[in-house]
Amino acid sequence: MSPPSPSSERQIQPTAKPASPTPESAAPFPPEPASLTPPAASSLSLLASSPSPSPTSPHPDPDRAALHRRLPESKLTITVVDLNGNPTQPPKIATRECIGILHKSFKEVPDEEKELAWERLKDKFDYPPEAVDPPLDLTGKYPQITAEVWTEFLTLKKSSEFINISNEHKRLQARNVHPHRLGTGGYIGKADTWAEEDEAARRSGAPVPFADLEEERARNWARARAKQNPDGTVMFPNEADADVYRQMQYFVVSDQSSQSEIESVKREDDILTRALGNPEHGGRTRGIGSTVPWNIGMPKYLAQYKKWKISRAEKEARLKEELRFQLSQELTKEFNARLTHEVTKIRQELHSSQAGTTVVIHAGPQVYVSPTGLPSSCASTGMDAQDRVVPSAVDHINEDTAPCVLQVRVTAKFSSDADEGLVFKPSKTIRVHALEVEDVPPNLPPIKTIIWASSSPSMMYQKKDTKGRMCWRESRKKGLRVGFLDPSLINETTLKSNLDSTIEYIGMSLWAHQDKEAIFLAHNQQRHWILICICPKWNMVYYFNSAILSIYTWVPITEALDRAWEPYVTKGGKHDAKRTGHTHKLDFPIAQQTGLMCGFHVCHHMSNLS
DNA sequence: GAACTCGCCGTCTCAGTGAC
DNA sequence: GTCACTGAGACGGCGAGTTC
Repeated sequence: MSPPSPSSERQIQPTAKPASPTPESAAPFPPEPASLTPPAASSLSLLASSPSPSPTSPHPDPDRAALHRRLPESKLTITVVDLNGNPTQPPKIATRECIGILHKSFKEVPDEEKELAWERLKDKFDYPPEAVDPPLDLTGKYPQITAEVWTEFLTLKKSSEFINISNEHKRLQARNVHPHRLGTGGYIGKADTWAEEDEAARRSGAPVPFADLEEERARNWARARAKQNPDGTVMFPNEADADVYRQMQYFVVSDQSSQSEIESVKREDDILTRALGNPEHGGRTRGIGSTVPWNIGMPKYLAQYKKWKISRAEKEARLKEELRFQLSQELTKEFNARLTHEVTKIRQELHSSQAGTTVVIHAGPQVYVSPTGLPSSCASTGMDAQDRVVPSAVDHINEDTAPCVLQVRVTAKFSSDADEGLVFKPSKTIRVHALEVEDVPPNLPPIKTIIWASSSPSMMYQKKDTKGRMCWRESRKKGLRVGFLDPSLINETTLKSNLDSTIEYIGMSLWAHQDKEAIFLAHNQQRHWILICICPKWNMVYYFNSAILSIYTWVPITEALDRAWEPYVTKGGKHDAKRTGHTHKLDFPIAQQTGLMCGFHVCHHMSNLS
């Protein structure tokens, strides 16, 4: 600790000691090439003194010459320090041999390596006590501090009591894993800047940062910790902050979907509070300002400012919510019973009307799966001949086909038909191909091998499901030259556990759909859905990834497509013969996903492209 | 006396600033 | 442009003060 001094340097009484060579003098570090720029020297740990400039130094500039001096073999004594307490006599040298040469800057040097370097330097130099804690010069920047006060201050700061308190606060501070990036202005100081950025984004049509968070303080909190990329997108350098943001997105969606008519009056129900997981600090409002009390920072909960005043209102609200939940449970139970009864009745009628055909549909989880595990719904071509305006994929299938049904599990105990069609490579076993439309408990018999991500909405869920299926049917009936790959046969799981069959399936599907303008694959990896669009005649594969954050790689599916492509071309499949191989376009430039809506974006892209 | 608010403490981080 | 320094706010826990 060295207070400022107006003098440029201070003379230290020499305390000469005989040189005492140490084992470190024969340092194991290799000599550094003279042409390399040394790492930035920003502290005493890199700068030290030597008795005199080397007479053989090639540099007329003493500072530059210093950079080429080696760590002294004998112990030296500091006699003069500058106003910052750094030694100036003997002249400084750079002990680069203490730090590895591979670091681009001193900031990158690990603390352990710095500590080792400092220990080595301390063995080589003597620092008189006054150089470490020099006396205060009163005529400097802080004339109001007397020497006596300064000495007492140092004593206080070095006391065991203060050190204990300091360590305790360090421990507390370590619990804060969400450091902000606000600077000296805080949230209040950033308000105008963020408002201007929002306005500029709206004018330019660019996505407004964190527009999916309507709550001001939740949005501010996220914004204070995000970093803007050169392309205008935002990212969280701290993964813990990203987790909180995702949690808030989830709360926004779940709160909306709960369709609660009674808005909570509990301050603890705020999405930022819930996402952070720790209680609010009295007298301040996170995301608004550390000096802004709750009654101002959270006006939504103003009625709870003096909590005892609304205790009755809160009790009533809680009671209403409880009654509403119980009523909802009873209605749901009654509705499910009636629905099951009606569905069973309809299916029995359907079953009797289809008696004698080759297809038998089972209600409930009892579902047959294609025994080959190979092509399914993508190869199904059930449209009527008069509807066909372009050649169909089935034209490329020279083998026998058989009817099949694409079945979708709607709830845990109820499956429904999504579509009917034909499948090639028939067997005597009845084929029913299936998709899940919602998260499936792990103990249910699987319709197919696909496992939906728990944090990601299913690709074909409710309205999205309708859209996706309409897209599929429409493209087939109108001949929009779009083919599909079955996501239940190509996914993260099959690429790991059944790679050869998956590649074989891709190859067969490429062949079957080679006349198409595009072949769609809704692909799931790392709990995230993207649309992969294969254009055989252009040798191109486009990856429509809606995620704003670039945290995904698509190596497994990319490699599988590569392996399937070569035999497809060898076999004579349609492609651009002028180009070798095919290209993966991974840099989808219009990533606009907010929340957990990747499934929606996949369907949206399908709809637009088809 | 219980429930709650507010201010203090020290640490941490980083935007802003000025020197080079 | 880089670097070091400065200063301000955010933050967690605690305890004094306030309100009911």
